[in-house]
Amino acid sequence: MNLKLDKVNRGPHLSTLVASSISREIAQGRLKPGDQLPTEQALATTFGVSRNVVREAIARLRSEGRIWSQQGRGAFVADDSNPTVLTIDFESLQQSDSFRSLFELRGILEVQAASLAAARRTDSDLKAMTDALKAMRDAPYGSVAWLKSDLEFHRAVSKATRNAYMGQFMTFIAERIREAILAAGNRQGSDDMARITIGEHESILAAIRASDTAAARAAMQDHLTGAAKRVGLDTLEAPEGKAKAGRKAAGAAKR
Amino acid sequence: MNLKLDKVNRGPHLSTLVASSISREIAQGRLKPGDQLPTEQALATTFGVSRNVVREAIARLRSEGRIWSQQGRGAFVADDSNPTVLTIDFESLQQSDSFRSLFELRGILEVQAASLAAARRTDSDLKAMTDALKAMRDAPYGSVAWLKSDLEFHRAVSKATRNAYMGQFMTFIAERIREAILAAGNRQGSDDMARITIGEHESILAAIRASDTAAARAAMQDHLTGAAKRVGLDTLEAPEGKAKAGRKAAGAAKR
DNA sequence: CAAATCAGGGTTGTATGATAACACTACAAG
DNA sequence: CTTGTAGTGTTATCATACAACCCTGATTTG
Repeated sequence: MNLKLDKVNRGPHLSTLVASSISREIAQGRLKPGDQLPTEQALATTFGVSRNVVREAIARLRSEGRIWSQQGRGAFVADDSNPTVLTIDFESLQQSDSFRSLFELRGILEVQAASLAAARRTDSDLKAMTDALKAMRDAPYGSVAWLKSDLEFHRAVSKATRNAYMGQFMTFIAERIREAILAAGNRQGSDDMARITIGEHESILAAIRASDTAAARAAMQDHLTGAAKRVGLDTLEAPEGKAKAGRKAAGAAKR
Repeated sequence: MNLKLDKVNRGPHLSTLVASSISREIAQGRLKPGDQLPTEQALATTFGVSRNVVREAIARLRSEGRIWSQQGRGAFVADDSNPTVLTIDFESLQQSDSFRSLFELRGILEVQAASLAAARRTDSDLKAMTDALKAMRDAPYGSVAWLKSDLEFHRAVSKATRNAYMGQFMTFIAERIREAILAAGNRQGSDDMARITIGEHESILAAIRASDTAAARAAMQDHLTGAAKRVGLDTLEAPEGKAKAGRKAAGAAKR
């Protein structure tokens, strides 16, 4: 039986509902930056909950930087220029423009990460990548194990950059992209695709092992271009120029 | 009992202190994924606050995806593999390693953004950059107006990339960096610095206006290298190679 | 004996009321 | 006009109580 669990588990907490309700008011412009929110008491009665619940919702919105509050004055909608957390709305990712943008951003980070990884990788980094690639070979294309190994490989690359935030950002973006792809539901694949994908990963690994930054950059660029095509983003333009120089080197490093 | 208040009183709310305290426990590994947190009552007594405050802190951490809780069972540290929001801890940014990493990440994005902006900018983008640069010239170095204009310029560049997430990520990172710099408190500057900084911005603008992607990349790289030096990060290594090729072109586009 | 049922304690979720700290306004005193 | 002060409204915090739920173990039932 095909279980279709609700993508967004509507929070069983009242505070979550209140928070997203207020959040929606802000997003849709009914509450503009600088506006004062109703008092906690008023919100409690209009939502039909206790003031305590309202406070938890407010605390959450405050931590997200959407509002700020001061004792004795009230709560106000914050300027949207300085969010303290970064979120990516799931719904807006359904639009292909947004998806393409996020994919492009991922590419920028991954390509540069590959280059840095080639320059800074240690032997244990190489081992992690090799292991992930091996696991990927043994798993059927598109399976859970396959996706896990794929993610593991890219995580190993980001780890080799010796930049903690690089990994944090890349996995965050990759996760959002993966969710969007799963939601779209085009998950059919062939053995050809598996072979090609593995080959691309091998090129990346070879370049990183050879400490060839240009080749690593090119190989990763190739991989992402291929991945974009496989996902249906055929019009994604490559960040100009860089791949050309390194393509030959990538081929050489491959074996 | 031993609630050590930090020198910078971040967030006058008790719930904020409790939240970051728990957050630190998780970050430093004393609470591992899957572990159960103490009960709300226990946390309340150990922190010396009411259970209400603890609940607001928990609500916040839950919204950040750091923990999850179930009625009747307890609260548990979440698996950090799939965060739903991206946060950057203020305290950990005080360590120079983390700061350097974040600065490097910013550089990767900004350099590529400059290149994309050069390829995709419209006339109104150029106008926005010009206006920001003009405002920067009129403001004293290091003043609030100056910082605002600086941010405005970079925001205009990111906007010219036609990639919504690019701007979102860049301003997010830039804000965190700005906060860390302000907290460090080295805010002395000379007229020389103002002149140099403005000159760097002019180079970027000229390259983008000329639609010269390589020059834009190089100019932005120069700017970031300079900014790193001004902030005390002299050992920041440039992402290899790219700046060399474009430097000449940047000089040519400058005037 | 095995399985279902039920009782009890423990934990989170929500409600309610009260008090303290703070901001703003208006008005009186000098 | 300036200053002090009382008053009102709001947020911040505390304290307590109850409801909903999970888990465990004993009890009952087949």
